[in-house]
Amino acid sequence: MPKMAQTADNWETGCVMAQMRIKDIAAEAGVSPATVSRYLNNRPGQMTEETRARIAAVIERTGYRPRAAARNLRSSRTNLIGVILADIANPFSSAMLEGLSVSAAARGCSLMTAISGNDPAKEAESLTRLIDAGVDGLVVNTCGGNDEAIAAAAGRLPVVLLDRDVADGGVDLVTSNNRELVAGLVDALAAAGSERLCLLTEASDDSPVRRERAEAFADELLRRGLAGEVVTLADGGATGVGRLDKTIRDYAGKRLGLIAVNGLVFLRLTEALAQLGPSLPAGLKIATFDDYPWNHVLFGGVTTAAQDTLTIAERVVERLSERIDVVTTTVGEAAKLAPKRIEIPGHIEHRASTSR
Amino acid sequence: MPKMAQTADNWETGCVMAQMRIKDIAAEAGVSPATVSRYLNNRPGQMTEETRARIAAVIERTGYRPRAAARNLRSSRTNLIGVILADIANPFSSAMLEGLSVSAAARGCSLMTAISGNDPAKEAESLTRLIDAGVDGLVVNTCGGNDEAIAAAAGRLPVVLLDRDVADGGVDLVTSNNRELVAGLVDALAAAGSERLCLLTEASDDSPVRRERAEAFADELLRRGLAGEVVTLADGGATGVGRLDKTIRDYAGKRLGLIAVNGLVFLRLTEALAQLGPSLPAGLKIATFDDYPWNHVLFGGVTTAAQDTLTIAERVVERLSERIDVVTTTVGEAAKLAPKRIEIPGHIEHRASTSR
DNA sequence: TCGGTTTACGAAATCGGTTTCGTTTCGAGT
DNA sequence: ACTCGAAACGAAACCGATTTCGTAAACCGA
Repeated sequence: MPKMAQTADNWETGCVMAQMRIKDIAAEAGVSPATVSRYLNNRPGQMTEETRARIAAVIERTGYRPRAAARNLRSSRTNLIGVILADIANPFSSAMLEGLSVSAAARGCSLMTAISGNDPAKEAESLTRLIDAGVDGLVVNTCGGNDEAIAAAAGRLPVVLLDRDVADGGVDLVTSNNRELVAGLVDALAAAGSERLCLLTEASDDSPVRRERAEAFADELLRRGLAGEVVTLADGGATGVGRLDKTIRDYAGKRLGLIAVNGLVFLRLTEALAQLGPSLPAGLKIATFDDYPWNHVLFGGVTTAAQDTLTIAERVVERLSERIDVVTTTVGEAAKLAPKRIEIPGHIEHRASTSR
Repeated sequence: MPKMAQTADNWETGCVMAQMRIKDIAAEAGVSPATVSRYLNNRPGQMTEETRARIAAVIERTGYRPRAAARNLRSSRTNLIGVILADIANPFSSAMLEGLSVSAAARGCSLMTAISGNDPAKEAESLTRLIDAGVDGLVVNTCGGNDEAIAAAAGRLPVVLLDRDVADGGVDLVTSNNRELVAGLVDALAAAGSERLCLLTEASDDSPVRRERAEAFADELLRRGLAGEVVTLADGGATGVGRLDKTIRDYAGKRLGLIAVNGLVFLRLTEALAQLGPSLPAGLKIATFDDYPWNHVLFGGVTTAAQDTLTIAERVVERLSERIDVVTTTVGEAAKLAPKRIEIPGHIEHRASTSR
């Protein structure tokens, strides 16, 4: 005989069905709450197939859902992954968010997101906010300036860095193989006949990623004996564009190849070039990082170093899960995982902008 | 004299400082846990300025942070807002996420995000996942196909729809003033001399937003006595583009004006036009919805109906907070808020593509 | 058939806050 | 001085699950 839940509002009129508690389910199934809990978490201590079926039936019929807060309190696990993104306007970030969302869901976790907007203060605030909320682990795409705080956080709970490293390196990092991607773009430009290469960067962007790409670019030029330089655009439209015009004019006559260090720089480059004419100046070849939708369209297609965002996301979540499992399994003294740097190979999309 | 927390690991060697509990703080401050709790939530039942200071000092010194799970369990509030986005690749969504993040943070809430990727099944799954996680309220940018489930959810907890409505309308909605934006774009094209207007849509997109814009477009043509039609592109590149070419050829000689119903359609339009030549066919004018970064660049700037994403986000969170407050304050029987439809005015960015 | 080991399950403690309710203290009014 | 109401605070119940520990039943080989 079905027993009413203690909290059921069952006046004859108000048929607001009860929020069931685990003990209500247990009572209806004729077992103890402990057994229902075991069922819910399908624990090693098995139960009779018959008991299992009876519990399943009751849960099915009542539509019972365990309250997460109670579960979290006792088990001190939330199945929540905190994500801090520096700049969600960047399509890399949105792609990453989608990837993380999928990978996390596959492991039964949800995402708590915070967006720093490239503001270190907000990033720091997000850090404590998410930790206070009790996330099991943290994915951080840092904007810089919080290296100590992040390292400290990594000491208290699992943290995996996304794309951007922190100074002292004691934290897991998943990133693209930037050096090889740079080489790939240089390849493409060289093959298209460029004699002189420029890597376009932005003054405001001092991220480790930019630095890594710039270094790789310089190394690559050296290795091949090519001429070229890193051109840093000033911030905010006009000045920067002026600087770019000058660069292009300086090299007029030479076969120039340009690499935009990221998608935003590429847009500014496009703007600048638009002032020179609707199509590319003769002999000018272009390539860029970050595979944005407009890359297919501008200049009839821009050769692009595309990052494998889905795989990056998957590996981030995988690594984070490893750490979370370790934390919840071991006593936490000896079993520290050594920090790990994971590089996910991207690939070059060859398009019209580097055809001969 | 400071008293050790019960859970402190204080062997002489392992100086892992304790996770403090509220009772530890209470003990150190010489008050009861209840008082500390009152302090933490600055409750109406005031306390002596002196007590307050003593508690504050202890908390400050120990760096105590209350465990969210425990708080959630007892108070059955989580300060979490669930967000379901249909398509994060859409810059409208990312802008919205940032706005929501800011507005929520201003109210002390964090965001739990789920991404449906325009898949109704995943949307439904996200719905239950977020509700099970105990969010206080839900922001849904639905991809359609779950109208009943969403309405049901809205019956159980506060829900505000973002940009896209559900069928039976009993749920709060915040959206842009699409009709006026359509009128604005038609204005711009007409002023640029277009005699014949097309609204370009996609077959796969059957969202209420598309329908609203299409209806407004038809109405607007009627009202002004302009000729034109809604052109639905087939899905997947080639066919759709062919259809578009045909449209353009059909109208050759007439002064044609095109409106892309959203940013993705605009990109496909751009692709198609690129096959015709690097610059716009003579007399062809273009306008689009959604203010994406590339809009500044393509065709030297495309006239755009820009939505006020920040305000939309702010109003969504505001409305959701109202509902959450009502739920937690009242007994929940009589005090139902009537569903509300909130329109946030966007504006038209006039750019080169509709100059004469 | 009998000791010994699993296996299935229940009773009760527990997680760490919040909330209710009651008691004491304090100050104002007469 | 005495009463009364409000303010300040403490004791203990409580939120709803998980987890530990203990026990009875089932199984099993000798």
